Amino acid sequence: MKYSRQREVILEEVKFRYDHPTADMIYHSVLEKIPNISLGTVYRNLNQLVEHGLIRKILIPDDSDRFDFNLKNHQHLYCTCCKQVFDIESNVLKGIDKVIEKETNYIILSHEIVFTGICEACNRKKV
Amino acid sequence: MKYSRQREVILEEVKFRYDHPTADMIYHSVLEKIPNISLGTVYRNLNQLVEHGLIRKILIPDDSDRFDFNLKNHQHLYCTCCKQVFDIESNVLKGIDKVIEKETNYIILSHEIVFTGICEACNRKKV
DNA sequence: TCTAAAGTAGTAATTATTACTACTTACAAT
DNA sequence: ATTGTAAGTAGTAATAATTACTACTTTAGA
Repeated sequence: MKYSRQREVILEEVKFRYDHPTADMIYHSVLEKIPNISLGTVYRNLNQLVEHGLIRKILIPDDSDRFDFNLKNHQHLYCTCCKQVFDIESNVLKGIDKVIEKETNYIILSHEIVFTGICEACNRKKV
Repeated sequence: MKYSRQREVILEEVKFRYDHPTADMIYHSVLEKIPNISLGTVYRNLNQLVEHGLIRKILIPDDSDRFDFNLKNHQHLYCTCCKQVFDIESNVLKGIDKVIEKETNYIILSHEIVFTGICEACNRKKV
């Protein structure tokens, strides 16, 4: 990848956010630093960064994709109440790709897991 | 849910297919039985069937959603080569929602997991 | 410097999905 | 059986998310 300021700013933006932003959220943040950046540029670079393994894409049921800089083994919870994505720290799924590979005849490259439920804050509010 | 022939045919279609079809694939199949069915009707009914727990929706990275009649505990593999979705029979993830619930402060309602990799057939072809 | 490939802004197009509207059907109570 | 009404439908329009296109610009190596 050749250097570009746009990509650098996009990566920094994903890096310093912990709210698992959507492409559009990143676009609006980056607009403050590069006022004429194009939405297409944001999408292209986010996908490029995912392809190069610098960030992760998270699929959300019935909602747009999110991006995450944290590459460490962890999972996500999508709260159906506040629509936020939270990190889940668990070792339960460690090495699951290898396990599945041994159990099946498929080559496993990666996996995507998203739990759907209610976060702590929303849970307290409702009670 | 009130009876409708459209919904019945849509459900039957998902039931007797094992290829995890997209909404559009179901639409085209159902068109043969109900030539004037509307794509919107297919989408509405598929989502309704998901909400009522009669079928499952599967999220695929960078591809459209699929539908599955098999409600039994199983996972999916998305082959990046032939773009097909395969079933994975494994007990590794059995009861994972409860485990995560105990480890965190979240209420887990469900989870979505899709493995990405190469299926048996594609793997053999490439070698 | 010069050059070629990679990258960009701006816009148009595409894809998947949902919303809207007037008409139709299912079904429960008369 | 008839009827009221809520749910469902076709057809169309609209929306949202994402990708493609084009002419211009930047990066980085020769």
